[in-house]
Amino acid sequence: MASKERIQRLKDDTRCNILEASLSIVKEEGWSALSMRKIADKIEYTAPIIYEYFSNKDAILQELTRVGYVKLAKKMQEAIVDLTDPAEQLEAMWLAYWNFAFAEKELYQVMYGVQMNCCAAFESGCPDIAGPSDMLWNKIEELVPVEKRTEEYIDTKYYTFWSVVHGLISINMTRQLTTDELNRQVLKDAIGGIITSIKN
Amino acid sequence: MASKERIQRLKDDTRCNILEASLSIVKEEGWSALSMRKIADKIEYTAPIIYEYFSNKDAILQELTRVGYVKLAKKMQEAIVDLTDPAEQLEAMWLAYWNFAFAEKELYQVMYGVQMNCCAAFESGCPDIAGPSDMLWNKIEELVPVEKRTEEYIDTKYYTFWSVVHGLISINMTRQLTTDELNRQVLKDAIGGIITSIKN
DNA sequence: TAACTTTGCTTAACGGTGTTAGATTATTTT
DNA sequence: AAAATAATCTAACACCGTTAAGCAAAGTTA
Repeated sequence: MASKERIQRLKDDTRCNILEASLSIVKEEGWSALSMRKIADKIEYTAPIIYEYFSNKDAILQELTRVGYVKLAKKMQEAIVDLTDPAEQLEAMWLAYWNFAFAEKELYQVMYGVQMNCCAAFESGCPDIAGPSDMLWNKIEELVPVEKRTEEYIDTKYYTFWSVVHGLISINMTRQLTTDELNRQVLKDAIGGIITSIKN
Repeated sequence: MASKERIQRLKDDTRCNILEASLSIVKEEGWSALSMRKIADKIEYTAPIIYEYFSNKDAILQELTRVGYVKLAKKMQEAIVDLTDPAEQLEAMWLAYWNFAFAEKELYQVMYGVQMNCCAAFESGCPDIAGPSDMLWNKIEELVPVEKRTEEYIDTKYYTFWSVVHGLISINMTRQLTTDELNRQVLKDAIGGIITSIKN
């Protein structure tokens, strides 16, 4: 009777091993290197075994995203346990979110679809790539009052802009649960806010 | 003599065809469906021919990235041509950036590494995934004055937060050209700004 | 015009991928 | 010990990116 449970526990174990092996491969060699055969190697089985625990490779990724969200929620809960002021709590939660993204970089990547496909394009120093960012940077510079016009200050504003816009775009691309009006509202609000903060 | 040029023009033509075929495949079936053989099929050649125009598959992606940046720069320039106020120009540029991202969704994806790997995870309705966002949403609700506490308003603030933080994270993950201090600065600035904007 | 060289393109192959079916081995049950 | 079940592996399929070898048409030279 109890042997059934032992066997079930063993099965759960290898299921867990598959996930751990996957994550360790990704941490060592990146998402593109993750293959069923490599996972099998790491858990000392052959590839078809994995299909008794996950219906396909995508199911492994899905489970890793789920695990990621559970971990993130835990981190956020821990972050606010010693705080009472809601404003402080909210800031602490976002900071926990931020820290999680870099502490569990690989999980964040699969959770939110952030990957660096061809970063070679940036290392190659192609001038066209700098075009748009230069345009924006220069226009921000123009707006900043002369007495504040340091490179560091403009950088900060530039990245704040970019973060808001790119963040909103990528959120819209990976999920599609927001309405167009809401997007316009957020975009207009955020951009307007930053612009007025620049001018004063 | 002139035939040399005609032949060169033909070569340039198929190079262009390769890029167009690639983009059309991606638009029809997504980035994961893009293969050398499929490109070859579309331009009515066999796969090895492509290697006479691009050293490998990655080089095609790189070139598409470059083309994307050129198109984006053009759109941004067009957007400001009728405006004189720098603040209006800056807003128009970001709006052009925003519009480009959705008009040329596939280009934006390869330019900035935004992909939806396993959006199936969200369709599956797994409750764990809603955890962190619920926590944040509720905390924001708590902060919003009672008279403003509508679902729409909280949504807007929630997405504004998320955009800033996620945007900054993904920018940091795909490139690594910002310093830690700058990041902290932008993050603190942005979050602090939104929080104060909520409380009043 | 005949032989040689270059060009354009294809076929075939290598090692890799996710995935499935069938055979084989080990374990449990009768 | 024999039969049934479970666990695991081998082999294969169809695809992937990429490269080498070969063929056939075109251009060049003698």
